[in-house]
Amino acid sequence: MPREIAERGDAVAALAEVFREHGYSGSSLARITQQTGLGKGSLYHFFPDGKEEMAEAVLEEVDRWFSEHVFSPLLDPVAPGRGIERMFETVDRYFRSGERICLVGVFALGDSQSRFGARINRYFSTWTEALAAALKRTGLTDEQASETAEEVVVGIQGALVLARSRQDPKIFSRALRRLKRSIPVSE
Amino acid sequence: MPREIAERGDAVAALAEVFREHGYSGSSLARITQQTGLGKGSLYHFFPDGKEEMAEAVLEEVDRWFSEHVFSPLLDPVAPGRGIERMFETVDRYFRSGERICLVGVFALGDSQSRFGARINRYFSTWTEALAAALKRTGLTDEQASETAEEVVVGIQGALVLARSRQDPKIFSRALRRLKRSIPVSE
DNA sequence: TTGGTTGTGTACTGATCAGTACAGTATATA
DNA sequence: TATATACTGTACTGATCAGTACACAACCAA
Repeated sequence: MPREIAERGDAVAALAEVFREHGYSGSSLARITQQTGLGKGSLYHFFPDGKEEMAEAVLEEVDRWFSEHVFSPLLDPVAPGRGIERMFETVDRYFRSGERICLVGVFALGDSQSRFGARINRYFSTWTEALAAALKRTGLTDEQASETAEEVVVGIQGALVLARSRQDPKIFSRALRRLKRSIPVSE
Repeated sequence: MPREIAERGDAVAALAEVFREHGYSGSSLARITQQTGLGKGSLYHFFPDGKEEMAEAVLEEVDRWFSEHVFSPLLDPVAPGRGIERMFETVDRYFRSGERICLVGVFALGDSQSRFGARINRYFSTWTEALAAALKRTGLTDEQASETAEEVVVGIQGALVLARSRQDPKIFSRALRRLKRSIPVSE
């Protein structure tokens, strides 16, 4: 029983990398089995509904991870400034300083947008709203907070697109630096 | 003979919308024929090398369009400020105020990145460099100009990702407004 | 060791994939 | 009207697609 859980988790992590690299429709089952090392038997055992369930599981895991490591610190009522700082650090590490792209972004621009639209929407709105809440608690007005939060999330996504496009992770690092600077210092 | 050119041009325009909506691997030939109204016979007549040539033609057309309508005005030596202004107007119109996404961005995040990497890279570097050159001529230092240009292109791409993800074009309009404000006014 | 559950490899299915072949139609010039 | 070229519909190919069936292996508890 514990074995199942552990291995399904490993499968999800491996699947995430496949979908991240090739998108949803670019990830054929042949490619998935090859890149994850899992045979069809195992994959359909863990995900009886097939590819769509695999993608759902991956998105769910991304959601879960960001909730725990990014959104929760932002919603910490005592230290909003510290939560924002940690968000930048965590995001930088998660995207490997620009060498990795955002799986949710990949799904958003691909044809999978129609399939997973609700989840994609929720991911970005949760992020933006959590950041806006933190900013508001540092003393910004509602409008300033929402506007700045949107600017930051937009900037991160755009930087990932350009870093990938130009094969230059430094674009991401520079963007993070600019975005940090654009936030009124407090605490 | 004039007919050929006109119809191939129409084909490219129609193809662009298919690739934009569904990405490269999400655009099956069945979907392409259906959405463009062109049969396989016509498609392979215009694009003998198939789908890859269709995508190349579309990317080429995007390049050509941006060169003419965006990069050229930026490189106009007499009125850099006016060129930047026009860039924002043109970009806003081109992306239908956030209702449309960037085809090059779609290809950059999808599995087509490996296939069309060179062209994708060139598109974004040309844009960024043209904008940086214009900014420099408004009086910014080299570094300020490059940094600001990168910020703007990153912001536009990120805004398109988020507008699409959250199905809210206003995200794009707000981003454009912020980016315009971030540019030192001159002229 | 036995029995049940969990996990896996393999061989298959029908559908869809990109691409080809080619006969046939439209068109434009002469 | 004749004819060459541009264009298009259709029927086909073999490869690959997602998904299924199922026998078998690994494991764990009794």
